[in-house]
Amino acid sequence: MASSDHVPARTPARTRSDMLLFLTDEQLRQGIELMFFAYRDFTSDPDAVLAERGYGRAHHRALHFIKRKPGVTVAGLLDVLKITKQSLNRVLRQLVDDGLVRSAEGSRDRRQRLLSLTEDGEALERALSEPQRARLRRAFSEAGPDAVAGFRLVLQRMLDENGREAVLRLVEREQR
Amino acid sequence: MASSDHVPARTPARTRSDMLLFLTDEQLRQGIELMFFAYRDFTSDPDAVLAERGYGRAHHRALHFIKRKPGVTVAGLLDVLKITKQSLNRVLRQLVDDGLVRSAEGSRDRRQRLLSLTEDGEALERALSEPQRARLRRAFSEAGPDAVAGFRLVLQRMLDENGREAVLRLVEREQR
DNA sequence: GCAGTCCGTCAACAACGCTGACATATTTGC
DNA sequence: GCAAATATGTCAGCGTTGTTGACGGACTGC
Repeated sequence: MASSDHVPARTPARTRSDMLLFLTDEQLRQGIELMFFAYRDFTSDPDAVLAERGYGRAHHRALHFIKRKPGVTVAGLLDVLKITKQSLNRVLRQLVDDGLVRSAEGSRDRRQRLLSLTEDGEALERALSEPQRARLRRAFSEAGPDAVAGFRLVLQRMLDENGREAVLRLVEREQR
Repeated sequence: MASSDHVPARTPARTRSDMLLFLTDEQLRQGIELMFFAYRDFTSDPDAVLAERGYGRAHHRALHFIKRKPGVTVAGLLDVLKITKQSLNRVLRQLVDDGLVRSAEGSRDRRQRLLSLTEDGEALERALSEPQRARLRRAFSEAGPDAVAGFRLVLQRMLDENGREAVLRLVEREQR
């Protein structure tokens, strides 16, 4: 009796089951593992560059989003990264001290620090993102445009429902 | 001279450029950011469960791959996780002490520890993976089978070239 | 018997999250 | 003008999880 739940007799078994084969626990497990392995390799290139300078992933993220939106404030970065200001500040202080990030007084609100990359900062950001872009470019190119569209769609639907709008706005628009 | 490499003149410019639009730096940046945001949300569910017990992601990974292949040895886990034995051992010791992982003497080679989950371990593994599976199931379902195929293809092509074969064998085959 | 392998462990360190508390400057609301 | 709210910085401490280096015991293979 339990085995026939939700399987209407009139629906051809083949159609119904074929359509949902990609939702089996086995397929989900494969997706979970692929996310783990792909993300690990995806971050390995910048990690290697960062390690040479004694930096970590947090530095990369800060550099990325400062480059992305020069003049961003600390609060703006906190919104995007969703970490504590203490964690972010530790990283920012290093980057400013090391001359990779410039910190200007806000014009409208002088409490704010408007962050931007120095030339050295731009250089490191490029060194970090270049291999990552190369990896993704190759993957995209080998997989083809349709696969890339699917890749993006699935990642979008994996985002938290609250915050998805904001993330998609950030990712897709809000060009510098 | 360099700019015309691999661009046969007889190919209509429109076709060629349209086909490569998905490889622009802008598209790559979006892909990079989507990976960051999606992975962050993807891991947030298990992270919350883990935090309640004082565990971290490393514990989740160990539980996952032990469940996946009961009887796996420490060396086998190290191969998959690509971390140091010291890091893994710290986590394994806790899991064994807490009664989540069983450690049996190897029959063929008695130096080996054959790892498997206890009932409690199975329960925690389910509690960890269930919300993650639910998230992926919803994303897959909303995106549809073709998108899922693209998602998987791109992730596969993002893997390091050396090791890709092994990872794909692990992910797609080698059922328990 | 001996080299090599598998595993466990001690010690130390770094990156990077976290909480909590507190200081300071600035802006905003009334 | 003054109080409250805001933006930021900073100190101190903690936990997870990665790292290197070193060492020892148990076992296997030849």
